[in-house]
Amino acid sequence: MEKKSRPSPRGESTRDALLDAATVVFAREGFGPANLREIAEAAAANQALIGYHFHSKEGLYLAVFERMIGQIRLALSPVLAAIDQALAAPEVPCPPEARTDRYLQPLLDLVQGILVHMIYEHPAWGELVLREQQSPGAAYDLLYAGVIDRNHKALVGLLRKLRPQEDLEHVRLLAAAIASQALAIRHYRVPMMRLLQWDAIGDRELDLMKAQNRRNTTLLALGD
Amino acid sequence: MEKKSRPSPRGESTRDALLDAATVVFAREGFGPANLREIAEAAAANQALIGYHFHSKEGLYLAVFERMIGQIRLALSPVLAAIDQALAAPEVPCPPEARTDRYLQPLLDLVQGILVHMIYEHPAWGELVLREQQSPGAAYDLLYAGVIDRNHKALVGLLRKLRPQEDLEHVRLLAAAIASQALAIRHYRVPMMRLLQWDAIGDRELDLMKAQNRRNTTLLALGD
DNA sequence: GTCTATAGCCCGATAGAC
DNA sequence: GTCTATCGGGCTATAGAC
Repeated sequence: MEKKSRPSPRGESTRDALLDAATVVFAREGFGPANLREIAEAAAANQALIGYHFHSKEGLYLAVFERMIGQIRLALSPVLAAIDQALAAPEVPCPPEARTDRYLQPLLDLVQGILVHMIYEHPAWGELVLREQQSPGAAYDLLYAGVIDRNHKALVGLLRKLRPQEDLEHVRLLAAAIASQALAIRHYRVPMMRLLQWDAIGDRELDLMKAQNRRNTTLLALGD
Repeated sequence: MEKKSRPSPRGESTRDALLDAATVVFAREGFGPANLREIAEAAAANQALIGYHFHSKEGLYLAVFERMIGQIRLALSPVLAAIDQALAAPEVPCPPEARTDRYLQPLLDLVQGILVHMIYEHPAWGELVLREQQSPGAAYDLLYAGVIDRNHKALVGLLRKLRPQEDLEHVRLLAAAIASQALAIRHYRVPMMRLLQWDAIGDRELDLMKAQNRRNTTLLALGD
């Protein structure tokens, strides 16, 4: 995406350190309140280097999203490829149970992949995405074109196979409900932790949420 | 909650105008980026009056939440009272269908009441709540104690009746899923509108979302 | 209660030496 | 590429007249 004329190792590592620090600070504070001095300090770099590498605060913010989008695409690419393959396979007439096996499992893999990888293993990514979703700017266009659109299309494709009689608008509505449910683990994290009296989300809690999400997704996808 | 020694009508209306303007601006920009000059201008009031009435930017922010919480409580109070009544009624042994009628309908009323009143009719409230949920501060404690806790308890109470065999933790997880689904109409609004190629959310779109939410909530509440 | 005016601070951007 | 130093703008908070 960038890779100009082979930058020196020193500059590359400073650049990465700044991106790492900016990811955390932008995720925690949001774009406006985030402080470039704090980001530079967290990266053990000089504040003026942000201007050198990214031109401006907004340039840094966009670079954070560009890198994140590349990493998310990489992480989701196997499960999206499996879905494309399942959808491209010739239409064999088959009983409903076989259809369910064939299309429900990839859907669950995708949803749980988003849930675990993006939301649990990289909490900062979830924060960035949610904030940008709430007040979309230029970064959101990159995000939508780079990952959300692909995920939506995969979800809709699978759901059309699972509910062939339903019209497209209702299938899309259902896809949105299922996607938003996978993100709920992050956007409803705070009230959920209070309700459940959880102090932290560890392995036990993650397993409970995964099981709940699996049940809910299955119900939503197959229910009449 | 306040109502000191009967303030003059002039001060009261300025105060309200500032609160109205602040609600909109804080909702749109978030706390940090919100600008007191802009709020004062939108309220057709002098900027120094914010200091006089609310002491500081944070004082204004908290006052916005206090007022909003009072209004939400008022709006939800009939449906919460109906739920309390249903839950307090003596346990008559009855067939599962009767049980469902009795407890599912109030649950749907609550969820749809939140969805329509809070999220659709008062979009600014939804924004404020979502932002505060993402990075909770003092305002979130007020919000949780004033409205979210009550709603959670009502949801959990109804779901325990609907699934008496389930243990408390799973019921709470389910309550969180149902609540987060009602909020999805706002937190997933942007990607959903892109997926559905909607330009705006009018009556037709609201009806579709209400029907979808009704179906999803029923499935989640009753599904095995 | 309302207004004007401004103090005082923080922040992003950048000039210029190395 | 990296650093120091600083400029200039925008912000909240407030002093003080009415």
